[in-house]
Amino acid sequence: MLDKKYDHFMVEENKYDTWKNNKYFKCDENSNKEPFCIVLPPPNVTGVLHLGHAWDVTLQDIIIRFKKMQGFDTLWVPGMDHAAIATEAMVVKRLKDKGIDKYEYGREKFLDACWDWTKEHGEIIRKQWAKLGIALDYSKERFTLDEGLQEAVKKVFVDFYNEGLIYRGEKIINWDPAAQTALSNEEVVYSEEKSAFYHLKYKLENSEEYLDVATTRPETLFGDTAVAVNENDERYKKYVGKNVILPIVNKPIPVIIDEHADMDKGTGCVKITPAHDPNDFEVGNRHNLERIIIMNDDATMNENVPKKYQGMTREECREEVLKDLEKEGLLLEVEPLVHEVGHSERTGVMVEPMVKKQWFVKMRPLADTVLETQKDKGRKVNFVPSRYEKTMNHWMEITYDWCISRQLWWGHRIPAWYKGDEIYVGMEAPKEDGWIQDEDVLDTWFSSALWPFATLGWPNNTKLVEKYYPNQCLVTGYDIIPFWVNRMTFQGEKLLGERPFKDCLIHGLIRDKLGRKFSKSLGNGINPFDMINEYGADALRYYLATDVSSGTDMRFDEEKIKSNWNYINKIWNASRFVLMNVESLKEIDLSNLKDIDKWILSKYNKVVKNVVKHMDKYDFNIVGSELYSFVYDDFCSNYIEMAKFSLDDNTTKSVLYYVLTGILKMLHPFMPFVTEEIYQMLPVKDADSIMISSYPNFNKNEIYDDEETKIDDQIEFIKNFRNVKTENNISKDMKIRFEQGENDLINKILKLDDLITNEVLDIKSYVVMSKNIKAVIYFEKEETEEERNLKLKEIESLENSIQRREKLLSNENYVSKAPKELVEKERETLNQEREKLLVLKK
RNA sequence: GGGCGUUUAGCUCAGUUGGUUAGAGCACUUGCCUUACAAGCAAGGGGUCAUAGGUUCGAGUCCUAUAUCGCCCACCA
Repeated sequence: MLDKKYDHFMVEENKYDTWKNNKYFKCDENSNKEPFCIVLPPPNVTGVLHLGHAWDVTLQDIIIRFKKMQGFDTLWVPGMDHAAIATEAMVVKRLKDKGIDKYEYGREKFLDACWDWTKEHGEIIRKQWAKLGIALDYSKERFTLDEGLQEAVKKVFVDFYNEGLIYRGEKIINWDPAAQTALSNEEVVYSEEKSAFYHLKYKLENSEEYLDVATTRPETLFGDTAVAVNENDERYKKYVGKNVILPIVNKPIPVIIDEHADMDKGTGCVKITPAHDPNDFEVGNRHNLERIIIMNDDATMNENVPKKYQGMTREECREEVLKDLEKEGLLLEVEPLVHEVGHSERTGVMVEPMVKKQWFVKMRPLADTVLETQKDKGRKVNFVPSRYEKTMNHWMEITYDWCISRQLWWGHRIPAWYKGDEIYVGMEAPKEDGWIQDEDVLDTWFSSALWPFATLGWPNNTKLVEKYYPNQCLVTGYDIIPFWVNRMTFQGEKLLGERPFKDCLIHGLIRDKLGRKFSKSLGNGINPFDMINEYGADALRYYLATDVSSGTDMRFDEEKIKSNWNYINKIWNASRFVLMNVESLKEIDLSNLKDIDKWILSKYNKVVKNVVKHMDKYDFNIVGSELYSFVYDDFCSNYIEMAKFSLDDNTTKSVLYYVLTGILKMLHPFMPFVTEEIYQMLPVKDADSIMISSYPNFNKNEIYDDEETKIDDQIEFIKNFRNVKTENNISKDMKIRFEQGENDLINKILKLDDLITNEVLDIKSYVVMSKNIKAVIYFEKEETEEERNLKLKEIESLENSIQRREKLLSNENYVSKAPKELVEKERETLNQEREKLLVLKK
């Protein structure tokens, strides 16, 4: 017997271990069952899981559990990401707190510290997965830096290198002066900053004339090697080919023509700093300009600037340069300006564009393949919702070469060795002496891009790859599309000739109650495990899965989790009622169905049909509300209440059991713990665990439209009766006379048996009716003004409604074009309303 | 500058391919300790679906503008 109250602590205790120990999470790789594979987006080992993770994994768990119950061979591959730059930053800090410097510590010891960190946090994350109840196949767990991934990464690097898809080159890259590493474009976030447009006076050589050069970064003037103007700019035509004098350093630099100079922007002349600006870098290439790097790796000024400025930070240098320019009368104007400035996603410091020798992936051919396959319905990644397809396609259209080398230690070390000017790229170090391996590691996303197949054993063991690739589905947030989804897609296409996953389910971000992002600085973080303690994982999961439609952001609302707890408590108690009554049930007997049994079975089967349909479309919020109203309204409020009058009937018991079991199964993917708890109490079960039981199927033989309509009508009558009674303050001292449709069930539910009369009484009366049932309530009490007005109001609205309907039905266009059923329904309603009006007026 | 999305009840959100009187939870009002559940039950109030046009017999839903808030992308000096 279940307790009176749902206790999530008790319910969720030990279940996860039982499932795991019984190997329910494991895939069935040798079976002939149709495969259904999802790879978990590996969380960073930097920390603990947050609400966003909880959301992400809940969605996946729902899919996996649903598919498993439907008979698929499900595989959900867990794993974690070494998160090169993020983890390295954490470990550096941890060592620093102990007074240890990374470089003094040395590469090997540092990596050991990283592995320690990984083990520690990996353990925390696994415990959190267990709390959430997610059905991961731990026998397949991987790490983005484990041996297998290292093999895969090396192979891809070497093959791409040999094919010319990976190259080493001196290009301008985004430099993070805090982490002191190169970044990819995706790792740069732009934010608005108040700054200024400084107009500088670049005097022409041997002349009193000057050019007004506007810049936002005066401190980079030391790296200027030209001033560019547009070919069509009449203002400056005469200066082209002459020199201007670079302020402060007093060095002549040429005035050149370049398309980059926009006549309408600024003053039309732009200073060219090829080593510190991506555009200027291109200009420099076109005109063979010298690249003068003026900063050290920490973004302090280096030896290429006048002594006075050496060692200053970028910011200090700017101040100083401006002061000096002003002194010399070379600062013409300071125009306030708000513009977007790039910052490192990880460290938050301003990114410095710098010319550096780095490794790159040539993107064009890889991206083009994706654009090609995305045109083919049968071969493309199907995004849900579909609008996110554009996010990927657009990225593929505009992407340029991916800088993959990072000046870090924690990560996949680049398999390239140098000896003087020679480069060797290979799986193993060259045998001869004198080769030195590249110090750098790869962008962490380089390895995670291989996740959907490298986790399955690619490139060595291909048995699992054959069965589970492409994956059926991938679930992630829209913010990860550029970093990860896109890269998995081009790598999958390139390396295996096929999309990595058929569907890509996208969810949004979780925000706080006020719509703000969760952040440490705001201190508005919510720990999902606090929520689990408070309300249970089932309530949290149900909330996360059903609160918003896919692809949209969610505002966190604890009240909703609380109300989901109440919902679960309702399910708990409904189950309690059923279990109290079906204990003795040995055989399910659905042969002597009464009307109400047919009614609930019919409703139930329609729900099953809808639920399956929407589960397949990942429309979990629709499934949620479908089940919610079925459980609450149809099953609890109506069927159970009606069943109470025939509880000794074996058929009633059977139906109670049958429908409850189906409800539990459909709810199981959403709330695995409580449904398992109740399932285990059932007198008859089709499996040892609800997890491996079979999902309900739609049965068209259990659709009883006539009985359904009939009982629906009775329910409507009951509702109307209660309404009239409360609205009119009718006490128990009343009589009721049925004019049509008197019904035993109605009498019992409304407790009418002693009140029914056949007489027409000469006291105050009120009419209650539904489609096929009509009754008059008689009661003694003076009619108040208020009640009379109420009645008049009702008559009025009824008349309006009749008028509206009459108009509608006299519209020939409507009658001829609208579906016949609809028109028929309108006619029926109209008749009913007319009849009701008649009685009311009496 | 380009693209995408939001706008529906006091709050948070649903609303499939257009179908007539727009839903849920919470909050609110009223009445109930009815033996599955008072963290409950029953009944109810509350929305001219951002605005203006248009298509249609019929628009929250489709089209065109506008406004709003937000997101993404873009090398803009």
